[in-house]
Amino acid sequence: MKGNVIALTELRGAAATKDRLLDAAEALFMEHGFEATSLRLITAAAGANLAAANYHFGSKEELFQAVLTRRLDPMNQQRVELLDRFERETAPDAVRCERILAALFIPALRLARDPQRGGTNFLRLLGRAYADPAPFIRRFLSEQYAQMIDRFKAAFARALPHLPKKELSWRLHFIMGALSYTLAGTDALKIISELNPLETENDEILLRRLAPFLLGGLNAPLPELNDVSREFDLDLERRT
Amino acid sequence: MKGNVIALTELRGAAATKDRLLDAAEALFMEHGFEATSLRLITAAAGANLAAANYHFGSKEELFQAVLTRRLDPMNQQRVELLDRFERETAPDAVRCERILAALFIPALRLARDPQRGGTNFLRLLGRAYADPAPFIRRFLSEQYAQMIDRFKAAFARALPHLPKKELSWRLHFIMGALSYTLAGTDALKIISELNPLETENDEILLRRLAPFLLGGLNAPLPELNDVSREFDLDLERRT
DNA sequence: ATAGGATTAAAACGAGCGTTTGACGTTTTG
DNA sequence: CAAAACGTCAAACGCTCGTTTTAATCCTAT
Repeated sequence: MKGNVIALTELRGAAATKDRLLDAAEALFMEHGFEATSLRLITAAAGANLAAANYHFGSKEELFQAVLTRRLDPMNQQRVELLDRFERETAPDAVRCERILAALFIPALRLARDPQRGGTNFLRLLGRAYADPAPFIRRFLSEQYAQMIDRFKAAFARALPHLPKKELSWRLHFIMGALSYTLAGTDALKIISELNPLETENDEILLRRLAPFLLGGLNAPLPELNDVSREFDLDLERRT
Repeated sequence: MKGNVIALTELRGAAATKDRLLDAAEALFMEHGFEATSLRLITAAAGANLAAANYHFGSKEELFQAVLTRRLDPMNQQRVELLDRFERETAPDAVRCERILAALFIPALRLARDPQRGGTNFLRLLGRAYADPAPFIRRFLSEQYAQMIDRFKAAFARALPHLPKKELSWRLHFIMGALSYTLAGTDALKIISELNPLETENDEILLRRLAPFLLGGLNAPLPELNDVSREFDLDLERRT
């Protein structure tokens, strides 16, 4: 009973402008970044009053975190759930790398496919947030991702038992780099190259291109760290 | 003769503060990003007057571009020169992927090794600039990288003749993503994981870890784009 | 019907921003 | 040695920012 009343009130009124603020903020933060996006721009785009942003969220930083949390929380939860199911299905064997990567990608794909829930915009925003220097963003992201990453790192460790822990950590780092960079879609190089016409390629095809690439990287032979790799030092010496 | 006079005057006077401004700007832009770094902060750190920045560089944007150009121009030129030499040495055969990657990495490594010339700081700044949404940054980077990337793309195309052009473009995109993300060192995930103690790992070892990973990705089998890859769709359907 | 909390609206706050100006030494030049 | 150019400096301009305040308005619950 009371639940219905609240639900109704939320549709027009309180939560309506709150959601409009989140939507507008999501789009604008993506386009201009955190610093360069003003609350005045956001509230105007949302058709709300300037004070509404601070009223509903307390501060600009909290608004930004709310924008991220709204999509990130469910997505990361889905990732872990998916990995859990894979592990249940293949137990007691280790889940193969392909499937671990799939558990990482599918929830992102699902989000990209759903324009109602932010769609591609949010993934771009997320990719951008990864590279933002603001301390509160860094802190927030690390908190949000901590448990998920640890779960996946453990899964990869079982799938690649020969790989040293340190090396695995780095390769996971590379994976997240390529993933966020790709999802962010900020590649300045893309603009000029003949890659341009494929702007229309959707994120699904994109992730399917990325998956084999990362898989190849994961299974790559170990680097020779003590012994100098020939390709490198040779040329550092006999430089012109 | 005249060259000496200029060199002397540059040490104390005009170019002295100009260089101090560039150094201070480089460090501060890296730490806080473009938007969040004020000219007042930069000029104060450089021990110069506020107006000096606009006097020497015209605007904040031009100062930023000057910071990038100072290191980026020579680095990219070295990359192309190195690739040229490799091609001369192995002609008429195609240069192997390992060496093409080396031509890409070595100049970055050289820069990271030279603390006098910006060292790691600049690479971090560069990685951060890659993800910056500001249009003038994007335009600037694409102009700076255009020819270099095209040269390397052609080299990779010769080394990997079986790879479709489109696929190669994307894999190059992934490579630049992992590279810039790694050099930027902004990984929020690193903060909490047990990866932490290796903060001390220098960029050289880091790039040597990255190289085999990317090589594995480059040589990965082609993705199945028409035919749905089993791992993916299976789970999109039977979602809970 | 109405009291009271929730939400909006409009205005103002102080601070910080990039940029410009004009005066003042200093150096270079003819 | 005068003149022109260069570099530095303090001050100010106009603007936008995030946030706060004050009052008016709407909605729900008694």
